[in-house]
Amino acid sequence: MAPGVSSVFLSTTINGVDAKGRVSVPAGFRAVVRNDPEEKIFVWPSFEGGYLEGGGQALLDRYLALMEEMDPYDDARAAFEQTIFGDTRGLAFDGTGRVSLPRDLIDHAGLGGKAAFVGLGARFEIWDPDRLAERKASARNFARDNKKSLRLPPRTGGV
Amino acid sequence: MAPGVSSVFLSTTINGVDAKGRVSVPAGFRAVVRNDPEEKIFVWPSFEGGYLEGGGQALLDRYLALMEEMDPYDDARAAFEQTIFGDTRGLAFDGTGRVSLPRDLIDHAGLGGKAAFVGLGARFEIWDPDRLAERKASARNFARDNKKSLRLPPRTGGV
DNA sequence: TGGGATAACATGGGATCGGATGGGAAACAA
DNA sequence: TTGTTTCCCATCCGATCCCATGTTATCCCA
Repeated sequence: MAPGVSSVFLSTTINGVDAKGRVSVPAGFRAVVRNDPEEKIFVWPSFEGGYLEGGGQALLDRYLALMEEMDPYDDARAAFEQTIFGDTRGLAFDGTGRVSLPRDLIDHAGLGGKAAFVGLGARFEIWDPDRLAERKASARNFARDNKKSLRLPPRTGGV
Repeated sequence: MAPGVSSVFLSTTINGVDAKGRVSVPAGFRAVVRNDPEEKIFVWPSFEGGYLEGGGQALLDRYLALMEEMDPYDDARAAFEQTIFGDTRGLAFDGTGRVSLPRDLIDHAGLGGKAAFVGLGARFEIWDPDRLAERKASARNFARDNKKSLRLPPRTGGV
């Protein structure tokens, strides 16, 4: 496979979360981590809001490398380690490509029956569909209010 | 070793400490040290606060190498050696994956019935759940206020 | 180009396995 | 002995595995 063709998380998919907390990971997302040493995704609660962040082994390694570069007794390092690694779960797929989300992650994201997987390249986010719609709306407004600074070409339908 | 191939401690797990001082080490943590020459974890009281720090053979080796690099007559070296290695215990698992924590370690961490194992990549910490909650809150705030210093390239190398 | 066959994906429920925990017996130290 | 630690067994509960079903996308051929 050509490098970079399906090696990134793309597009948004909404799947159901059942009573056991199980949710199908979009097939395209599974393909991204298919050849990882451990075929699983790593997920943690965002410290910026009520949603989850995740990625594959590659993303985790990048965070680990980032931490190694910081001073061992830097307060920032300790805070990030605690906040990110301390709450990160490695989730393996069952035979049909599902993972089961721990209850605390479901609660943090406010997931009620549905989960939206949002591909963002090297990583992805998991949202409650309603919350995602809100964020999208405000992001759109922000973009409109700031389009001059964003240098958007006129008349594109875009994103 | 490649950075972070499964061999990292992740996420937070709270297990019970019984009257004998026994506590189940989270299965995921046991898996990390499964192939160590000695299948045990090494734990010592943190000199930064009322909690414990620990890791596997790999972590211990790294600290040893670090010490070797320091000047033999450096006061700091002596202090670190004394503080870390002097109080480090190697704890072996019983048949069901438990270790029994010595009384002085329990006291240092203020453990009362419960112990929170916090995975931080190459190492882990053991906290009393109440103390952990306090620190987690402040770490989270710190992380949010300083996220800019966590330089995260938004994309993978290739693409 | 329409339509049926086929495969891939998503989902639901029951069975099974492994991890966490409690208690007691045996080995050990003081 | 007496108190302490280690080992072993029994149980509980949640996570994982497996099989069955529904649904959608894709392919192939008339």
